[in-house]
Amino acid sequence: MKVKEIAQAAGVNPDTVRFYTREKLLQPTRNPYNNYQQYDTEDLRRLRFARKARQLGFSLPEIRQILDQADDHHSPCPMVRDVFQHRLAEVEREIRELEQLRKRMTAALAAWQDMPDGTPDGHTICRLIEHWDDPAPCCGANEQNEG
Amino acid sequence: MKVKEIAQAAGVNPDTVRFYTREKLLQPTRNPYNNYQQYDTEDLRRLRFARKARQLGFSLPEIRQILDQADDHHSPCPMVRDVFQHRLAEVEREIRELEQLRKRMTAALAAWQDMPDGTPDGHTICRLIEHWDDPAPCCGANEQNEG
DNA sequence: TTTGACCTGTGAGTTGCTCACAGGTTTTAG
DNA sequence: CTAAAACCTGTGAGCAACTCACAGGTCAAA
Repeated sequence: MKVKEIAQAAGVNPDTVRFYTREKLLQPTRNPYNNYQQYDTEDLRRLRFARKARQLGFSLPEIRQILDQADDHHSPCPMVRDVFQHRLAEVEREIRELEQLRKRMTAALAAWQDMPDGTPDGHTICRLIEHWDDPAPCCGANEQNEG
Repeated sequence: MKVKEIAQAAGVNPDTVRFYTREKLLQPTRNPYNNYQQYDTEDLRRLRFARKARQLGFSLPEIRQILDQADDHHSPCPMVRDVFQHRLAEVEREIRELEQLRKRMTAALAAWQDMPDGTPDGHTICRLIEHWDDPAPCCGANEQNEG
């Protein structure tokens, strides 16, 4: 398969295929006659795997690690499970934060509903946002330049 | 106020202050004696506003727009409300997607629970992920290189 | 044979910071 | 007074995961 073909087969942008190849997630051979990249069905599997894993929130380095382990005939199970659990926790945190956010936003929107558009003293919304109280970072972390 | 001072007052990294200054979100004056940036309380207000707006998901260009409108004594209300509503819809979409994701992940994790770690035939997790069915993109969009 | 679609690699743009660097200034300690 | 530390300045690069642009090579159909 050539770039465009494998890209279509996996439903991704050809540039993504090239990118993954650069990043060593895919290791196609070369057509010696024209120097084109040659992908096989194993590459297609890897590509599809990579895309699904991305949808699950795995990073490219993580995916490469999993793929490499599988190549070495090690079962990537424990590692994947680990990463997976981490990722699940993250997803749940994100959900909680977004829920908070949604609550605040709908509340604000409701407050604005009662106001005319071109309030004479202007700045009304700005004040609303200004006096938005902080989302109270759950662990005290992440405030200031903690990094 | 100097960079570090306003940064501390707003609880952000001094580099963020410099960055916002570069991006014209803040427009400090200069101390003619040493060429240092001089921020006043209005800048602090703007900085705090910007941070809160960021927490709400506004982009820097959006924030700059709001701030500039307020500077021109236009009420940014209608625009903000618009952006805000957009953002709220986005947040809600993100929540829905993450909820989906969470459901899938917990299901997968439960399935894995029943499996030993070093399954002899390896690749088990990979297969699990490989056969993960697509999250069925709600509008048919965003699949392939829809640019 | 010409056109047009594909291929190649590389470099840059995206977002919102954060860090690094090199050099100037101010403060503090001795 | 001087030396060192801590700050300031602007600019350029790095992060993640692509995406796009560019210049030149290759190939299939008309």
